[in-house]
Amino acid sequence: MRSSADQPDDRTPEKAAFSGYQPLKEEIVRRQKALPKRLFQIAAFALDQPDEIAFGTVSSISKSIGVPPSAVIRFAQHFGFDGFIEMQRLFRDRMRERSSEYAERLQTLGRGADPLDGTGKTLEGFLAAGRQSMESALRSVSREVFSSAVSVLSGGETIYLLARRRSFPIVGYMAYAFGKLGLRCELASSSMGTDGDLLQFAGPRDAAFAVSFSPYAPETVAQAKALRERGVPLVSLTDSPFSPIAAISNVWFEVVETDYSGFRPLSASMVLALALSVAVAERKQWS
Amino acid sequence: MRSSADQPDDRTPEKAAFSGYQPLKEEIVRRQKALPKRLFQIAAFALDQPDEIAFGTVSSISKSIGVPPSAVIRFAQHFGFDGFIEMQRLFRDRMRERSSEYAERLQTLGRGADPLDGTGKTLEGFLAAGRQSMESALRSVSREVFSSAVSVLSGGETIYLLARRRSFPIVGYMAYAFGKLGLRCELASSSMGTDGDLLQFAGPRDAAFAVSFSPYAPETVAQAKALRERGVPLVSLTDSPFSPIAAISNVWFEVVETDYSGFRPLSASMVLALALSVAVAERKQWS
DNA sequence: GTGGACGCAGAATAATAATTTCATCGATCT
DNA sequence: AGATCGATGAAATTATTATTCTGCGTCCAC
Repeated sequence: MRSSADQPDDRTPEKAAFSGYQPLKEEIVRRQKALPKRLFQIAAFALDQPDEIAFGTVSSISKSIGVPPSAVIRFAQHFGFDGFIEMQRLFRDRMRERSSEYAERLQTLGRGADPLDGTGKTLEGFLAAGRQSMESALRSVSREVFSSAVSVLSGGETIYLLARRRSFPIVGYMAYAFGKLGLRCELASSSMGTDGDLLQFAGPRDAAFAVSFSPYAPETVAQAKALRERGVPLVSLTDSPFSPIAAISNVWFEVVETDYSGFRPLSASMVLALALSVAVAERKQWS
Repeated sequence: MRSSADQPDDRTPEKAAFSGYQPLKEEIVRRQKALPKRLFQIAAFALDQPDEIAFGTVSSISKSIGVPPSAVIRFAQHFGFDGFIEMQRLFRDRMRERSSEYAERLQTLGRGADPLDGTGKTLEGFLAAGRQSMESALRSVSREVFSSAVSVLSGGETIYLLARRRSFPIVGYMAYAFGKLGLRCELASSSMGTDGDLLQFAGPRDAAFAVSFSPYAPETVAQAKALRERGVPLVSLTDSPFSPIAAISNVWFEVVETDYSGFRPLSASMVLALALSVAVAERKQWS
C-alpha cells in the first residue's frame, strides 16, 4: 500500500504558511479524514466556531473542546504554523475582513440593490428580497387567520397538497415535513395523470392545502374546485385576494413575495408552509 | 451549598461597569474634554480603531498610540473597569455582535420559550429563523465562492440537479427557474429508477449541482461521486465542510439554516439557489 | 514662592499564556 | 505475540502580558 519513500510531501509543505483563512479552511477540509481523533475534534471546532479561535486563548479553547492544551498547539503545528498564535492571526484577520465586508453588504441590502450589476450583487439582491418578503409576511399574516388555517387542516385525516410549477417545491417540502411529523398527506401534484384517482378518496373528513401564484395554474384551480365540491375543507396560499383559489377557500393566506429581477424567491411562502405544517402537527397531537 | 467564606471583594457596586460597548462609547465622548492628555490620546484611539483594542495586547496598543503601557491600564481603570482585560471584553463582544446582529432579535422572540405554546408564536418563530438564516447566508457566502460557482455552472451545456428528500424542493424550484430562463437542466432526482440512465449522458462539458444536508442522503452522494468520476464539474450546497458532498465538489457553499423547534426552513438555501440560477443565466447570456 | 495634588514614565512584579518535553498508551504491521 | 511508530496528556519550562509601585515632574492655590 504505502511505502515510506513514496510520498515525501510530509516535509515539504510545513514551512509554507497560509495566505488567509479560506485556504486554511480548505486544507483542513481536505485533510479531515486523515486527522487523528483529537485533531479532528479541534478541526471541527475551528470550522464551526472560528470566532472562539480568534478571541480565545489556548487553554480557554482547549477547555471548550475538551482536549488538552497541547493538542491545540499540535493542531496548529500540524498545519504548518509555527505555533498557535501564528494560526490565530489568520482567524483574527478573518474577523476583521468579515466585519467590514458584512457592514458593506448590509448597506447594499438596506438600499435594495439594482439588478444588473454583477454576480455578487445578484446574491445580495435576492437575499434582500427574501428578507423583505419575510418581513412583509410577518405583517400581512394575522394570527387569527393562521390559527384558523391550523384548525381546518388539523381537522383533516389526510391532507391533500395541491400545487404546480413554481409552487410545487412548497408542497414538496410540506410533504416531507408531514412525513417526518407522522401525518398522513397526499401530494396531488405528480406529473403523472393519476391525480384524479387520488382525489376520489378525499371527503369532508379530510382537508386540502393549495398553493398558487399568478399566473394561476389551471390544474390546481380545477383540483381545488373538485375537492370543494366533494366537501373537503380548503386552505390556500396565494398572492392576491382576487385569485380564483382564494374565492373558494375556507381560509386563505395572502403572501406577497418581493420581486427581484423578475423572479420571486419563495422564502416567505416556504417558511409559512413549514410553520403551518408544524403547527398542525402540534394541534393534532394535543387533541 | 457554598460554605466557603466567599470573597468579600465580590461586591462590585461602586465600580459601575458598562453593559455594552455603546454606553462606554457615549461615556468616553462625554468626558472627552475633561481627560488628561495621555488618556485623551487613548480615548481618541479607542473610538477610532476599536478593532485594535479588541485584538491587541496592552503593549501593542500602547505602542500604536505612543504612550506607555501603564497609561492604557489607567485609562481602563479611569472608566471604572477593574483592569484592561475587563474593558477589552466589551470591545470583543462588540465584534461578535456585529457578526450576528439578528441573534439577539431572535432571542427576543422567545428562544427559550417552548414553541409549543401557541400557533402565533410558531409562525413568528419560523419567520425569525428564516430571517436569521438569510443573515447568516449573507455572512457565510463570499462573493468569490458565489462567482466561481456561477462560472462552473454556466460552463455546462446541461446542468444536472441532484437532491433528495428535504433538499428536493430546492432543486425543484431551480428546475423551474432554469426552464423559465431557457437553460437546459435535468432533475436527476426522480423517484423512479431512471436516474442512472439519465446520468449516463453527462460528461465534462456539462455541470452538476448537488444539495444535501445532514443526514446526507446516500443516493445524492452516490450520484455526485458518479458524476465526478465522469469528469463533470460539481457545485454543491450543504451545511458543513465535513459533508461528503463538499469533499468532492469543485465549489461548495456552506449554508447553516437556523433551526426552530427541530425544523429548518430552507429559506436561505432557496434564495441562494434562485440567485445562482439567475446569475448563471446572466453569465451565459453574456458569453 | 511654596505646598500639595495629580498625572506620568519606567522599572518591578505577579499572573497568565504558549510551547516543549517526556512517559505512556494504542494501533499496525511483521 | 512483539516491535515500532505515532498519538496522547500531564507537567515542566519559557515567553509574554497585565498590573502595581515608586519616584519624579508639573500645575495650580494660597
